[in-house]
Amino acid sequence: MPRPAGLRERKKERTRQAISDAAITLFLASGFDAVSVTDVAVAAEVSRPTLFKYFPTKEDLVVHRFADQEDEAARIVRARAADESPLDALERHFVASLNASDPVSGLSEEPDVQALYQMVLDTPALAARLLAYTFRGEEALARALHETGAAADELTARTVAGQLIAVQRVLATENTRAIGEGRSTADLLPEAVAAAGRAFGLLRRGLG
Amino acid sequence: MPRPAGLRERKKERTRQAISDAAITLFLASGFDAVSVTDVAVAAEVSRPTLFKYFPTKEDLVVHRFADQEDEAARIVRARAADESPLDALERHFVASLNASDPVSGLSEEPDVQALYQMVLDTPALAARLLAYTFRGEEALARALHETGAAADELTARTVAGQLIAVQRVLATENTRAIGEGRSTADLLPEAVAAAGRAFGLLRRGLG
DNA sequence: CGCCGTATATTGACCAAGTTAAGTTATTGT
DNA sequence: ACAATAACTTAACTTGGTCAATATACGGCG
Repeated sequence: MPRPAGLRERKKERTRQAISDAAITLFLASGFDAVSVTDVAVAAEVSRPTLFKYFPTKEDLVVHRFADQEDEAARIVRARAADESPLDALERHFVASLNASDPVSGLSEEPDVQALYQMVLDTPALAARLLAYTFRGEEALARALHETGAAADELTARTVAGQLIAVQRVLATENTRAIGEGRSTADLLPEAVAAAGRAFGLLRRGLG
Repeated sequence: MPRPAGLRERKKERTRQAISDAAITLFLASGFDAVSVTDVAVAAEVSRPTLFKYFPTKEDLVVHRFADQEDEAARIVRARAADESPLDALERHFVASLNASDPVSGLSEEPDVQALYQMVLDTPALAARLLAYTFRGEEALARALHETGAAADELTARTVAGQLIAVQRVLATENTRAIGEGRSTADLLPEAVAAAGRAFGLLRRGLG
């Protein structure tokens, strides 16, 4: 992509950032439900309709930060080496993001990120949106499994995708929960890695 | 529970039913988004606040019909014979509901039920609510697995529950999709049963 | 440089989902 | 029969989200 930049583009980007920042700040300070989008618009020095042009719903003010996580699993599977199974690739990647304290893994250093995740989990509307995101991620993974020939038919692809995403979601949620109880990431890391090993092992060997 | 019935209780039940019926009828006729709750209240001959006392959100007017599905998996696991694994119990129950054309399985005879499911799947707000329901069902199943001693620790319980619910959800969704394409239940039953066998087999033997 | 077409922002009005308060009617238990 | 209580209605309010009309500022071009 070339970047002639363009003043207009830069302004749009700055406006978008200003809205997002104002929103996150206010939400973290007072809670998602206690802040109206009008409050956010005022704080960002933008009119309400403009705000809604950048973020179609109030929830998007928060969850747009998770947008790239949506097709992460699908990308990993498509980018894997020819001799690696999807399960192995996803496990490797999950453990790697654990070690890197990537927010997706539920572990994260920055307190703001932790607080944000915490808020998402305690706010039903946000949790629902996140769930919808993971669901779309599941569909993307199913397509990736099918198109890379890792799953014979579509139904198998969807089944496997459902299981893989479920396991990752459970692991990440568990980590976020533990962080929310005050555990430090350094403290948590070893057992999180062990838990991931057990969970992926279960997936590999089956429940029988 | 004794039931002296009570006129008040009966009236409440009738009112609730009237609201629900009016809602479903209008929604099926014109679509969920095209009908306002005011329309529903008028049709049910009830005031708006009363309607909201019975059904806290517009979506509940539809999804309350799926309320009992929420803890179905957990109930099956708790009620299973001592020598039966949760996986076996759930597979048996799923195949049974397939044969019975139970709506939960995605197969269903009555065109109204089919149309309702179809509407839920095509309406984002409703699909999101249904997803939230299945998620709560997953948590209930995790508790059941843990409390009946079928899973060593909580994390394993959650992981297994996630996989089990994911598979059932994929199978049911697939059936609903096929029904939506005009297939008859009788026509679909054999392959639905076969698909369930494959999916549960995958769960049993693992992805490795 | 100055002008014009076009993005983008603003204002103000509007609709629909929920909520709340105050007052009314109907059921229940005594 | 009567008081306590549960449910219903009316009317007004808040908030999320949309729309149409108008204003402003960027970008290309002569």
